[in-house]
Amino acid sequence: MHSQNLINIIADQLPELNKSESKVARVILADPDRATSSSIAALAKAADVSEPSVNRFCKRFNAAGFPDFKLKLAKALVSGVRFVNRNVDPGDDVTSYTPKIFDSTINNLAMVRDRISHDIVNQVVDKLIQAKRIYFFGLGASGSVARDAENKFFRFNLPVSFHDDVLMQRMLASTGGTGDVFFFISHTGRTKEVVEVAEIAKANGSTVIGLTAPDSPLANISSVTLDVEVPENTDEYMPMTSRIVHLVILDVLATGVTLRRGPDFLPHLEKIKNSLKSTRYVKES
Amino acid sequence: MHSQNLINIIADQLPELNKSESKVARVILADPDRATSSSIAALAKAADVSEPSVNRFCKRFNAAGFPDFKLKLAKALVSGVRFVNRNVDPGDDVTSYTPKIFDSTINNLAMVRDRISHDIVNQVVDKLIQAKRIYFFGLGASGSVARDAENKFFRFNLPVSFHDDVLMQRMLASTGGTGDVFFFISHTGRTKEVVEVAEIAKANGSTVIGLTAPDSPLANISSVTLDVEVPENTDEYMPMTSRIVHLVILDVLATGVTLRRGPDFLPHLEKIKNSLKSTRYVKES
DNA sequence: AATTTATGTAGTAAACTTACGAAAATTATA
DNA sequence: TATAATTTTCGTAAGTTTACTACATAAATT
Repeated sequence: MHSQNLINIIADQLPELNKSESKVARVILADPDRATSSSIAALAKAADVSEPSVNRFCKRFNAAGFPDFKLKLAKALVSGVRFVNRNVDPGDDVTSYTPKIFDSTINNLAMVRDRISHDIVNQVVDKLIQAKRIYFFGLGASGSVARDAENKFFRFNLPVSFHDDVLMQRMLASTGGTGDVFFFISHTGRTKEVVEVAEIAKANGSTVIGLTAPDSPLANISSVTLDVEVPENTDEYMPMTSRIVHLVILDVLATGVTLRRGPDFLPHLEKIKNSLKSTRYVKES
Repeated sequence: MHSQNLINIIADQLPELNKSESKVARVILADPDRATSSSIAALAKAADVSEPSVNRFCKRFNAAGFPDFKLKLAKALVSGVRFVNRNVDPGDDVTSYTPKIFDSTINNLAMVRDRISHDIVNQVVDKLIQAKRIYFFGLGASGSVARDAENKFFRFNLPVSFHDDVLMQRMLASTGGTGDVFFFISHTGRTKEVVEVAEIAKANGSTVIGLTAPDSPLANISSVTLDVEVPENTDEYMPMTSRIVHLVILDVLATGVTLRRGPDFLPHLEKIKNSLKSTRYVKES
């Protein structure tokens, strides 16, 4: 609920609008891009309401008038959110499916950016800072996310590992205890194996962090849950974007840890970075 | 190759404008934000020119008229402002570093979305469709990307694998040949090991695809290169976003392959999806 | 001096807003 | 429950601003 995008605000308010205002809202949401370039008359006609109704609609959303509203809408669109019917169709060619996939990813990121709880991010950073050991667990696509997390967090001089093997996960979970952090990454939060392992970890007194869907079994048993609400992937052609959101959240967490460590820690990071220099061909120019 | 920022365009054109047009330009550049919310009359007065001069100015910059110009200007401002100084500062707290990291990721995605060559995407999809075998290779953070790619592409009923082990990569590259596709993922495109392996693959007649920085050694020896220009990661606090861009590009490629396969292929994907159902706790409600 | 280019004036069309009143919905009252 | 009173919602019509076009004049160039 932070710096909300105008489009989201309209979508949220939709049920509280009266008849003609909601007509206007639906027309705008159906094709916001078009709305920015149409006249008040055209929009009124499309929504089957009078021009003043459109004007009142604009003022309701804190715009000076219709032109001001269009301006704000245009700005909102730039920041990435292009909601409408951006699903890939069977007939699409490169020029259409490529931006659609980028846009849908961007949308989801923008949505999570505006909804993520800063308080919980802080809590998780706390836990990670205090951890004696950190395990990142994930299966399937989330396995790659866990692997990436390991690659980020080993820089903090902590014993970190990732595992995408259920048996390994199970064994490690049962050997863990106080001070250990088990970080579970799961799109659905309903994979039985994952939930079972999390239960084992919790039963042994470890801290369980879930990066997963809200209200899922995994979320419910986690000590702290980073909720990620990404629309279900019903369309066959659309790729799963939750992985990407997960990665960015892990970036946020890593940044949080770095900042907590303070500037004294920077030389260490620098050292790791420089260690790779000799493996690379130097860049001319 | 895509549209540069409108403000920059105006600034560039400034010397080539005639007297009144340049007056208009200067007023706009002096306070573009104000320009977006003023009428043509106000702007004309501020620039000490006639209204039609302002109108002509707008048309010169490929706008339909003054309102359209204001819209474009407003958009340019948004995307511009977001780019500036969104780096994480040592003093930042959660509420500031979290959106910054999301924004920087979103910006990079938007940039690549607008610049990626659809032609090359198509070429790569061609190669992948025709491949007898596909290998995704990456090291470090790119290893996770390669792993994710495997997880996506195995669905196409092709022999796919990923490797993050240099020796395995080297051996596989030397055993490959015509019909095999070696897909290299690398942020810098300058890691010696990676380039060497790519050279081996190429020498054996395999197709080499590079998802990497333009003009890098890897890009230069690849049969086809998907250029990804993501600003160098100079800031210690900022995470590397190229991974994410790479992942999304792989999503695009996977979608391209799916679409080429045609609707007959959908049941196969559906089957894979359903195969996981029994591993999950069912969702109530 | 002739021609081209640049700029402004004036009129017009379009777009937007406001004021007001009718209709609809809601609440109160009999 | 029906009816009246009140509030809210909405559209008509008029007024106002805004933007555009056609034309004319001025400036610059040839």
